[in-house]
Amino acid sequence: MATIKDIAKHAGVSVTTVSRALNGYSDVNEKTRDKIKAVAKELNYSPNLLARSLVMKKTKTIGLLVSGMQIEGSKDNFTYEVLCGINDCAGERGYDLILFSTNTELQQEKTYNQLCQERKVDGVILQGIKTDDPYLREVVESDIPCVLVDIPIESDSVGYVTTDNKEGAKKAVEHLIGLGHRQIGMINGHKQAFVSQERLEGYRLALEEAKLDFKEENVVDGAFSESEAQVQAAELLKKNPKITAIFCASDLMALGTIKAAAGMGKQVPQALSVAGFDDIILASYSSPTLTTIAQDRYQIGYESAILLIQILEGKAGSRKKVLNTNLIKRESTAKNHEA
Amino acid sequence: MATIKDIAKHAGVSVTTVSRALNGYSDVNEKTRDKIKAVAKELNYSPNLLARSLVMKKTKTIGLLVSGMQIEGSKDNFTYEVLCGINDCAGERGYDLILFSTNTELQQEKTYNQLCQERKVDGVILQGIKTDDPYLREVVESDIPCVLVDIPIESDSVGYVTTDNKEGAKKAVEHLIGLGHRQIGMINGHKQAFVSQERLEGYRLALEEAKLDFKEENVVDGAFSESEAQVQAAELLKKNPKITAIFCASDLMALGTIKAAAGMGKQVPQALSVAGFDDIILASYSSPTLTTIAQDRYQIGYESAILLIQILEGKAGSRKKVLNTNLIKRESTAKNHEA
DNA sequence: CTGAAAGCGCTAACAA
DNA sequence: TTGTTAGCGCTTTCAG
Repeated sequence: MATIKDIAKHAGVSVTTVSRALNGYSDVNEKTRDKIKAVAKELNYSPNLLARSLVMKKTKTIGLLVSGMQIEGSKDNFTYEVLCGINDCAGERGYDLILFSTNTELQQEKTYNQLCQERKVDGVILQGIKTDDPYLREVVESDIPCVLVDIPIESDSVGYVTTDNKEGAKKAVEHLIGLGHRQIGMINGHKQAFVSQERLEGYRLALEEAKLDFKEENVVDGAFSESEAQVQAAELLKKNPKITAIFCASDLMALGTIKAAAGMGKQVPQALSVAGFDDIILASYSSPTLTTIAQDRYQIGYESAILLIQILEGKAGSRKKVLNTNLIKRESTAKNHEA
Repeated sequence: MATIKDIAKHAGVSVTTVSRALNGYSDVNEKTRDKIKAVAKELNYSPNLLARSLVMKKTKTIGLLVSGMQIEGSKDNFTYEVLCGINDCAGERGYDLILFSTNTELQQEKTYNQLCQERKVDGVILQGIKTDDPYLREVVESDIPCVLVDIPIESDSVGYVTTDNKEGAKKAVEHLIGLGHRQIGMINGHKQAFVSQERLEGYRLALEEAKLDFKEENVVDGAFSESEAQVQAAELLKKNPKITAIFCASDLMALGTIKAAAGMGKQVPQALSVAGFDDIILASYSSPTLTTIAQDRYQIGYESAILLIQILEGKAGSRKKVLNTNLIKRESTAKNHEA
């Protein structure tokens, strides 16, 4: 609890000098600096960042606005892994993270701007937010530096990081086509997710390039949920029994789809090939293991933090970063024997 | 960016009045209060929490010191789920969370006290820390309110939340004994974990009560790691082929143990029963699915936050909270056919 | 190279 | 019921 005032007194100098000495200014006599440092250590001094921030108008903190910070996230771990990436990067660069959770009612009452202004965060990383979330408008209108995960908005103070979802989806579907599948269904997430639009586009593109018909009715939404996907997949397979392969916009939904297939007596991959997206942990432990499009969630977080800090420090080139995907072939996809 | 000064000017009152009006003090004329509130809204005012904290000496923030905030944690999700619990509780009670990460080199240089004092957190929750971690001594010596996850330390300002690990382990081993197993091995975590000591004790107790011999050589450490457990389990099974069941101090290690068994041509559960601890997501997706002791990690987090806030607000009764476990029977354990 | 003084935005005695 | 004043711990002109 020692303050620079205490140090000043003990060292027989003024607070100004203490401040300068401790902050490494050059215009301080080395002897006085040593003396001051010694006293500081002796008094077990640590600077009061609140006071400093108040005058400097910089807090060296990044706000984290996570919309999906719920226990359900435990299954795909998206939130956690992104958080790890952000945390590592921020730590390396001397920023601390402050967590805002938007899901509690209390905080629903506060606007995005209020949240940020009150805590005086230097910038914000937003994750798990839907395209129709009211916060999103605020982000655009406000001039608080912000990086969005998986939502493509760019401005002077706003950037984003995402995966190449279109390309990833395309790869997955091309893989299925390569296996001889011609009737390929898709379980998508939901309309409010940008990534869903992209993955749908990739699906469509792959079909198109292979001269296969894109059929509206072969695509259904599974809300990124295992159980909902199970329901939707069952229905889809019933309506269109010719489908021999399904591309799911998430691994969790792929798992649900496999369950649906099992429920109808269809073996995966013998009777139905299923490809997922994400490469979550479960993908390599489930049976069958999941063929999927891997996206590096940790990297998404890490790059988000890099980008935000660049914006904060005025040295950001591009305000967008798109990461690559990887096709991981496992057991859930196989040659189409009906072909 | 409006301040109370601005409001004061616009409303034709003093800053004191503004402060009191906005903070709901009773000694303010309702008319002036309304006027002030109107002006505040008009100017889009939000209070500067830094300034407030500086004078109030309360920040309404909880520091989170997590030692295992790495991507590896993704497999068991312990960290994430605890975090969710803390986050929810803190949010409900108007506290924000600030994340300190101890794993980066930069921050290694700072002591626990420095970290906390600089950011002026009201209290701290510590998780994933080992019993021989230097931070732990600091916690005890410092008088910053703190709640530890899974480390039993109590003092005026320190409390802890944990699972009844002894009882949990005992239940698991009793289950194995009930299935007719007599030679039961254990893969423990490591010596620096309090939970490991407790789980060992539970294992020992169960054997004792069943009048079975506790043999030192039947217990090995698997470092809470799947691969290390695999190695250790293989060795254990080789050294003592009479073992028909193994209790693992974590599900991840149980998974490793099952792999080890498979590598030796032993089927689980036919030739070897394996029980885990935690009930992670994987436990219900792996094949075979895992019999395990469930502990509620979200609840651990939630209770930690409750306890800390109670301590902060001076209304904590007990400074410890021990949660119950649940035996979940699945496929990895079965009757001992050699009996 | 060093110090005095002002001020960041807020709260809190103390008077009026 | 309201205003005056001081001060939280720090940085930063501006003088010396």
